[in-house]
Amino acid sequence: MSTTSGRPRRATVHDVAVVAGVSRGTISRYVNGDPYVSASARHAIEAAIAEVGYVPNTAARHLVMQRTETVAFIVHEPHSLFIEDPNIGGILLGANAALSEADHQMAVLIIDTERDTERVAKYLSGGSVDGAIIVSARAYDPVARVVERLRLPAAFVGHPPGATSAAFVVIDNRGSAHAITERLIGTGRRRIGMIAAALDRDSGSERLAGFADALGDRYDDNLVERVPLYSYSAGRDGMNALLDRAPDIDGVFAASDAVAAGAMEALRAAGRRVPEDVGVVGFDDSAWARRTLPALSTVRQPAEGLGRQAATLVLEQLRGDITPREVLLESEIVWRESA
Amino acid sequence: MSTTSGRPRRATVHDVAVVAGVSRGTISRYVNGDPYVSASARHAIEAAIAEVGYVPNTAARHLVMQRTETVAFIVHEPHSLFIEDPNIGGILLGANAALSEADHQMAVLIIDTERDTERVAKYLSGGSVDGAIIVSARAYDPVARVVERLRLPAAFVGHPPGATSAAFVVIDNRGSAHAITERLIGTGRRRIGMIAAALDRDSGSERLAGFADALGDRYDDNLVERVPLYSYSAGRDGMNALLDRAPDIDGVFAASDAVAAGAMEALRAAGRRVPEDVGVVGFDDSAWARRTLPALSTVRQPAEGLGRQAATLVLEQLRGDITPREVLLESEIVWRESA
DNA sequence: TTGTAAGCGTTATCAG
DNA sequence: CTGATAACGCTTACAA
Repeated sequence: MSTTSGRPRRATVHDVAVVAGVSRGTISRYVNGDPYVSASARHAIEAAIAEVGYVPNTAARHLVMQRTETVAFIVHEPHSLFIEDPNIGGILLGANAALSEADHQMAVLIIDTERDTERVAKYLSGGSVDGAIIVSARAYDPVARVVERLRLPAAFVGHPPGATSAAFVVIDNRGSAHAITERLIGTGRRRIGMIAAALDRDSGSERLAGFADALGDRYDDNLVERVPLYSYSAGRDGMNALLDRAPDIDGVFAASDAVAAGAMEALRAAGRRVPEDVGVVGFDDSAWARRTLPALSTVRQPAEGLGRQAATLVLEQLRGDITPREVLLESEIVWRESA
Repeated sequence: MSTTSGRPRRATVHDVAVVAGVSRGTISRYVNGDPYVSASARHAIEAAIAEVGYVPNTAARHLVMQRTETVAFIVHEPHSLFIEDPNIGGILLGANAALSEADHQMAVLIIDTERDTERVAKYLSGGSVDGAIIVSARAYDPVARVVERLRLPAAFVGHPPGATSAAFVVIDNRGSAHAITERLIGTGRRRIGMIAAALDRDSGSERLAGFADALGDRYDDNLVERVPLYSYSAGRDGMNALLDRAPDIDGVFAASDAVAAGAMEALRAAGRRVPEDVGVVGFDDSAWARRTLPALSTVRQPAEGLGRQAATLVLEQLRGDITPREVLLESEIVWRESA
């Protein structure tokens, strides 16, 4: 008499229990793989579950278990980067794969506005997730602080902000810088310089160290220009400074692809051809690398690996394992036409 | 005496009630913005909440309210597309923005393997979300079916598979095809053809219709080559066929960027210059569009708008509003060098 | 091996 | 305006 549409009521353990003719406790034990369930009960329950279409209610489960089997994936990136940087998609996919294999959910939280920050902080505090993967947190990121206050098992992709004891996964900046500089040397360049950026960050100083490692005795500090940011304009300015100081320069390692793009612009303005007169290499394999003409030889981040590792780190903490605080991932060189 | 570390126990309404000296019911009313809370109670509660650091437990809330204020964002795309297609990131961001404004969470569910399909179906059935946004579902997508069986308020980005009554948001394929063809005409081409693809899909037939609309009397069916797929090779073959039939062709509207890229390859092989001899335009503004040489003039999907609209559609259904079943979004033309 | 019953932390109804 | 108290659907001792 009373059916308008409306959503179908979900079957509960109780319904299954009635149909199967056993108690709710037994249903629960069956569902959770408890070995102490007789074969006969098992059969009855299986049939009943199929009949009523039972699926355990997540909220009830979370409430009583105090666990959600969900890990947050928090991205705090400017809008444009999220869309354009292929790395972020790869990290996401890698993390999803690892979590999925461990039967965990991934809750992607995008922080795009002030309002989002607050909402996410509340979400985390509300116990909706067991752990968190944090991509590119800002210094003094409020979200990172919430994670720390909650003692939420977490792993950062990239260096965590401040002096947390949090686990993190990073690429081997020094080793990769060393490797790409070596390849640049291999092209026969004799006067190789570097536009070093962001030396106040680990990534920046390590890339410079790797450059120096590769050059060894031939390292000439006069061929290193230090700029503040990983930016296009810093690259342009840096290259101009280098060109002033050492007009015979024939190879440049730029600390990032954006810097490299700026440097190439300066070289073009100065009438130097790339790669004929000057070889240029970058770092990151970001969208910049494909936009330059010629396309940039650069260091590709193992994006999926970073995501996978970060997820693994969180899962291990959840399991109570002792986990490394820091994981270094080797990255790959993509050789295109700029050197 | 007893403190090893371990996670701090979360404060509950009960704790707040004790500190504030009122009942749990009153706390709950305050937290949920019920107006029937005296000023004195309010003050006491505010202080108590701050003191004990209370944040409502999400699971308990969900359980009793039978709502989660969470909307799933389901992506079912091949791996590579997820990373490379800038549209998907935009849709995600747009949906997040709309949901965030309505104080809802977005749970991003990526389906990458068989296992994922199952996990996601379970997740949805478990009542973890109030609604779903589905991007690019497959025909007979099991997830789409679960959504339908659950009568979960949903919105598709793109045409929903099968004959569901689900709401969806699409771009105006016909109008956009009309517009870009018109611009191609505007460049002075006299013999304009089309490589029409996927005519068994709405998007395919509508793009052809838009092309015909723009040409009006000048439409010549002999200049239309029909190919099965939106693919590079179909584009190459289609162009070759067109070149055979009408060697004097000087303009081509390809049904997608991939098709356009294939067509350009065929033109190059035939010794025709683009855009000097033949103008080419595509559709989608996918990664292909920037890879061709010269870069492709094409139709850009309003990605963020699609995501925002889809989210809005779901939120409206949640609110019980009567919602449109279909939303058409106008898209934008990106004029580059290929025509 | 199974049933019973006590919570998990909220919200909501209903008297006061 | 406020306090009890009964759900919400599940897991988990504890008894049997």
